[in-house]
Amino acid sequence: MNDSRIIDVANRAGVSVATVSRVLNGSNLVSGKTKSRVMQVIEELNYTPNAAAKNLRSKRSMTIGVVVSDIEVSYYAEIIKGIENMANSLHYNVIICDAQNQKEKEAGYVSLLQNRTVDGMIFVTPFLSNQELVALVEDGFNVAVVGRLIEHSDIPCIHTDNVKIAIDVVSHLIEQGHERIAFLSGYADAIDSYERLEGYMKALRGANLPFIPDLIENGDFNEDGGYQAFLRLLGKKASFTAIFAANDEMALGVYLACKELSISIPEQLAVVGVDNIRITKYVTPRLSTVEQPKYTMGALLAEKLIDRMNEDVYHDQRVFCVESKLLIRESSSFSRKQ
Amino acid sequence: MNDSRIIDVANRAGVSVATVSRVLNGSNLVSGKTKSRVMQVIEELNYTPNAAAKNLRSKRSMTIGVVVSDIEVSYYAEIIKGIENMANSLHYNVIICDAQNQKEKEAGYVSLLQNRTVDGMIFVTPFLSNQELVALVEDGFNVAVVGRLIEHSDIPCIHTDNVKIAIDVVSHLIEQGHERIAFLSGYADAIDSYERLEGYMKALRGANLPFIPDLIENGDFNEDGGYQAFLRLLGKKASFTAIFAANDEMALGVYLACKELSISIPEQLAVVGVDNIRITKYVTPRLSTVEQPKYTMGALLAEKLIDRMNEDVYHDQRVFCVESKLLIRESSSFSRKQ
DNA sequence: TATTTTTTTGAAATCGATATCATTTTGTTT
DNA sequence: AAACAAAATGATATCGATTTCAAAAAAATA
Repeated sequence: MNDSRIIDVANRAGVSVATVSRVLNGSNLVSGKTKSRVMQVIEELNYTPNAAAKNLRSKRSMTIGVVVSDIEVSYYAEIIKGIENMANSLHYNVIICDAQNQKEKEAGYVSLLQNRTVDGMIFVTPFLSNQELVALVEDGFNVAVVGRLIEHSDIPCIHTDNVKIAIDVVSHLIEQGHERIAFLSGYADAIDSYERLEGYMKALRGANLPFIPDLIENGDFNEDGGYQAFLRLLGKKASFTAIFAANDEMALGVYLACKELSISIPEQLAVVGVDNIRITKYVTPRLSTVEQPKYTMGALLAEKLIDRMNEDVYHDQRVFCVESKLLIRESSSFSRKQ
Repeated sequence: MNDSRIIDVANRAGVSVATVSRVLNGSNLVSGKTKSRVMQVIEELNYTPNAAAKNLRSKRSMTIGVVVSDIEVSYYAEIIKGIENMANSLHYNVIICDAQNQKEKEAGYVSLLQNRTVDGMIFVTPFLSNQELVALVEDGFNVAVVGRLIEHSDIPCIHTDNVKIAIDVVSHLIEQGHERIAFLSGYADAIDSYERLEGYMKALRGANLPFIPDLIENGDFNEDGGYQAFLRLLGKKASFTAIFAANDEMALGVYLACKELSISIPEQLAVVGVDNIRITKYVTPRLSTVEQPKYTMGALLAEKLIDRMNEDVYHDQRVFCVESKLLIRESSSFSRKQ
């Protein structure tokens, strides 16, 4: 264990703790001679400063906490890597908290982070409501959010242009000759859901196609939810030849149902998802989807958050919107035009 | 921000900080009356103790650090969930450090954890050598390791019976009528690799089949490494009808190469992997693999580590070996017997 | 009621760092 | 060499909790 303290270093080097502290923190008001002697002693004793003491006194931990709803989802894992690498390069450490899809667990982590005196928090989760986030800010915490836009607040947010995503997907399907396109949405109240719905409707309107409410069904962003929602959609008997799933997981649920019902993709049904999770390249047929710059989103947001933490005044941009890219693969490349 | 301190609570409640501390820590030498008054004030001020101060004084953080080589690998994610839930239920928090497959990054996290005064560390990574782990222990840290066995040490370890895994897989292939079975190993020096090689050889011997050194090739546990190693294997011209990959990622590499070379699985080549990662169920044909009780491994190890941290003397079991289960799916269910 | 025991409480030291302010040392200028 | 400025160092308060030890209050006993 590291049982040497700053005072041990000071004694051994024949200086005061203040001087050692200066050396430790790279102050320039210490002579080169003293500095090298202290550093040598630090080396000899294999001394490392006690973080608790340091945090207590300096009131900062050079750590940011990341709360993620489920690390097992590779989509999130990628974002976290972006956050982590950017934070590290700015000399910050990252603590990852996995809420495991449980709201209570998430709440527990939030209070853990509050107590742990992390200098900032990034939320990559749909559970915490906007109000709760704003409350955290009002409580004095540095908060940032990826994946959604918090209106009427000062919270740095990074999100994708969901309307454009939906327009891209639906336009592509229309181009392939589809006229009745179902939309498998996520949670009805998730911003992703209704923004994509908006894009979906826009694209239909743009192509002079009717909007059929029966072709909309809500899921929960998970595979099983997609499966169930798809079955409900089929139950409605409003026929459709293509389906736009709000994310890849739900699209996988559609795949599963199609397999069981012997519906062939893409001949009988074209499917497009969103997120470009790894599995999409391994399923047959490969799933058309939308690539989001996940890593970049994480990195950019981390940078902005840390910037803000270190400036007293900032007039910087708060909301960031990144571009996504439609990846056309086999699941949607059967043209119905002749 | 939580700016109220213990002394604020004390003043407002008209007691000393010692008393508040007692209430906070559930000491039973405080009267019921005082206790409820203090608790009410805590509530009113929305007070939470400062973790840095607490850690500094009590020299424990009720936190364990988990170093994982790559959170994006769902295999690890599952283990972490096990660790986390067990730790939480024992009132410990978990800090996840993602080494992103970089040894230096891992080293950085190790020193971070050392300073952060986590009470214990769990390593889910192949990078840190046994020596380095032992050094950590000698330095006074509570360390535990998942996925390998550290000999001549007191480190709690949890691992699977790799020999049995290999025997199960190879015996299954032999039963299907295969006589020339290639083994796509991982890093040559990884314990998983040579234990599985041992099982592979044992199974062959048991069936009176010859051991052909040319049928062994090493990869790196990743998809691309599996792809490359498989190509090298093909280059050797020692023919084989089945392949046992040291993990699923490498088996996916084999799938990729087979697709490019129009080798059909399982008719021309049977493939079996290990780990049962999610993708195995989505590829065509579904990949036969070996399920490891990942969640249980994480949970059990966390429990043992925390037990040890809290006991001065322990004569408890140190090494845990969990059972794995072969999952036969389509990639290996084409029988060559007639 | 006086005395002893038990229960509650508080004062103050402590954990190990940082940061302020005073002081000493060194270097410059006249 | 004297006077002053600048650079380097140290003594000490401080962060906010826990913990020890002593003191006070309450309860039990004589």
